[in-house]
Amino acid sequence: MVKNKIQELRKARKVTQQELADALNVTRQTIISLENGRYNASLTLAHKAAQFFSTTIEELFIFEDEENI
Amino acid sequence: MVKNKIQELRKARKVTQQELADALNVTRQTIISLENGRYNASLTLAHKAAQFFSTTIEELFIFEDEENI
DNA sequence: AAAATATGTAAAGCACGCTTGACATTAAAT
DNA sequence: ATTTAATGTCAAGCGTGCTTTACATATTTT
Repeated sequence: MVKNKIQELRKARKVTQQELADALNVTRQTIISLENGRYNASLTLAHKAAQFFSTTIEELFIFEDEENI
Repeated sequence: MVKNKIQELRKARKVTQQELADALNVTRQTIISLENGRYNASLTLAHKAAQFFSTTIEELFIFEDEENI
């Protein structure tokens, strides 16, 4: 399972789940499930989210299988 | 649809589709479909592929919706 | 305290990433 | 020339990302 920093960044920027959902063109349910680790984002959604937070996919998502530097 | 440089990099390194498939733990069919643009990679597969080619997802995949710099 | 906003759960359904298997075509090796 | 390796097509099926709807529980606002 891939973890992510979406909730952390969203709260830091004082954005609601609904606002983020609208910005990424998904439903609020999708944001909830992503933040709570119920499933992985698609590549496209991951990219949109990274763009929204002005970061990269590699920084926004945490891939645990590998050695974390 | 998201494009990618997988075939380009694979050939540059003289790796066969089967070898790449084995390295990424997917089937050869998945590699063929990715290279020929039949569908998008999952986030996990995109990450594995980026690692395999020692690059980042943002460099390996081309997201066309946005303004490309 | 009451109303409104924000976050969460649950469940059914569709779309698509990926697998499996079987076969066709082209290029390389002997 | 024949075999072997590499790339490709087609089709059926499974798992899961994402949607939709409906309701429950905070938290904030007035």
